[in-house]
Amino acid sequence: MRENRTMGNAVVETELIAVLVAVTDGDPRVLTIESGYALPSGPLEPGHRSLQAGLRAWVERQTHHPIFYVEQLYTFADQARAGADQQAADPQRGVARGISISYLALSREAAAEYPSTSWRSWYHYFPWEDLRENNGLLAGIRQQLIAWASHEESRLARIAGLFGAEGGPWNEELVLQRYELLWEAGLVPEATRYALVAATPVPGKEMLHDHRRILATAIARLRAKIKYRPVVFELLPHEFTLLELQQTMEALAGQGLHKPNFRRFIEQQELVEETGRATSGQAGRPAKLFRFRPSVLEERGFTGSKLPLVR
Amino acid sequence: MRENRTMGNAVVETELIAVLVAVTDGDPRVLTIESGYALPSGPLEPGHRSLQAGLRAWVERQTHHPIFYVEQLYTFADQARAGADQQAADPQRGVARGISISYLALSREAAAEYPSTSWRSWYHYFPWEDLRENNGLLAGIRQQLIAWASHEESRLARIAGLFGAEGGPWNEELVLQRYELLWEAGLVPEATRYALVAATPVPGKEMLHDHRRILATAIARLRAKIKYRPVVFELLPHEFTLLELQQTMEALAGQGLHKPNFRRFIEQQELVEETGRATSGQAGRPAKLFRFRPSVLEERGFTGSKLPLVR
DNA sequence: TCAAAAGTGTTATCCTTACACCCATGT
DNA sequence: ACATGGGTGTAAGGATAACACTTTTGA
Repeated sequence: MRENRTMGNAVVETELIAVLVAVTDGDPRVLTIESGYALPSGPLEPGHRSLQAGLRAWVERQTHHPIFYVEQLYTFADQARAGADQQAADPQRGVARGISISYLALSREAAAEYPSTSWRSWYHYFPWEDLRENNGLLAGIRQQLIAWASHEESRLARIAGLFGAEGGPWNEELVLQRYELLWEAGLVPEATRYALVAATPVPGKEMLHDHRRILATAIARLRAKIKYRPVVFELLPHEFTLLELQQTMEALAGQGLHKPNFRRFIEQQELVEETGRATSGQAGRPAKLFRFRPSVLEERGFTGSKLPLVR
Repeated sequence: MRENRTMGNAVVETELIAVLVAVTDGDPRVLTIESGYALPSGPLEPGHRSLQAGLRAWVERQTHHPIFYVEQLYTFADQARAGADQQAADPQRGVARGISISYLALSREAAAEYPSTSWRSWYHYFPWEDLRENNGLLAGIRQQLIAWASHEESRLARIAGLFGAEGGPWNEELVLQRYELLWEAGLVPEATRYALVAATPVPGKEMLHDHRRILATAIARLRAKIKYRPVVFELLPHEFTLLELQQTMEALAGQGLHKPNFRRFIEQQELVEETGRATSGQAGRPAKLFRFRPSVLEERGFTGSKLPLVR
């Protein structure tokens, strides 16, 4: 393997692409360029000591505030992006011409913005992922999908599994799978080059190339991660109320949470501690302020073992 | 961001690197080259339609049997590999000269091997990760680490959290963190270029460059994944007994599992079904043979919700 | 006084864990 | 007979989910 390294290697450009997330007013937002049409991306430049350092460097240059958390999402070959396995193989297209390495970064919304950049709610791109208030959106999408399925059993099973029944179970982590199903059904405009796009695509803002797909990957990753790692706190101010914490989680999950049980959930994890202070001035009873206990990062491995070990 | 794309882009080589895992006789093995010193890696070549297709292509060319499961692990810049954040910044080294994209692949051990390649137990590289039989290995490592810590509280806390106390809790997923701690403590030979290596490194076979680090990443990922996705079955024959399933899981987790509870664990997940047949000829009562229920792949999203939803 | 939000209690149910025990086969 | 592995029962303890309810503030 290593022996034939010199045989026709691909020498390609490398691009770093960021999904920078903040939650403001119960809205999960991503930093975009080109009026919300694209995710910010920058090339790997000379002087970057590592990939992550390169990403941090130009995100901070751009937003003028530090990002607290960065995590690699996925690496694509340019050509393979956006549903490569579905498209017909075209041997003439040859090797990939570029590599894109995508990242999830967490921060808080910056006050100052460059004219070309803006924060957008991620539910502008994936309105069906927000179940917090029920409009008839999902019912309509289900209808369109069922029409596309045209009684094929396997398609109907996937629709049921991903988009649930009327009041049935909903797995909020399957963001990418749902997007891909809509793509396959020709219900998103991006599918235009490879599939027949329906006359009336599903609501939701289109993005450049596969940027919406990358965003879906980021949402899915974050929705999964908040359950077993204390990453929400990267999105919150130093002090916060339990309701603010809950609303941030709800914003990410796209679902309402049960308040009393949510508080016990947080309490039981021992992730936060009271600061001794409380809010005042707003409607209702003042809320105690909490802070994240940073010590938990060293204390525990944060993994529910789940396997029935011996002794 | 996109505007300055043309300014000094890095044009680099791209290498695909594979951790190909099989479990044989209760031993988790990885495919290696150069007498176990390196992981197989190949360049991204013209004609590869996607990164994953490229990886599959040359792994199958090499091993002559199909790989059933592939998953991307992580992408590194060559320069940033093996503890980049610890090493002193050297601005003269400039841009990364190569990108390595690592993958985890699951298969079963092939009968025929090329002379240069061999399957090795991953516990040759990480003997401290196998808790199935207790030799005094861990106690010795703890001693060496504590000596290195020289009463620094933060170091002692990390040691306790990662390597546990004598009979204390052990999180089998923290493979990478444990390796990195040993690296930082100079107890692995690979650290030689950046840190003082102790006179007596810890047991465990060294590898080329950061290959052992990539292997640690793969083990950690697999240990985490078997708990919530049905990937073990990629490592088993079509039909298997529950003990074989258990022993495969134990091999991966590096820990013994409680038999009666393990069976209920499997049963409760409804992942397998009886084939109606049974083993015979070996010691003890014949065991029923089971097969994986492939339908579960579409049925469920496989994510324990964990969040206290409303309604 | 009322609305709004904070916060507590209680129960049924399920899952996890640990322990004990019986079953079927080969030697 | 007994060793070996297969397989079942059950009870304690903890986590979850759904319910109702009290408390404290601003308007």
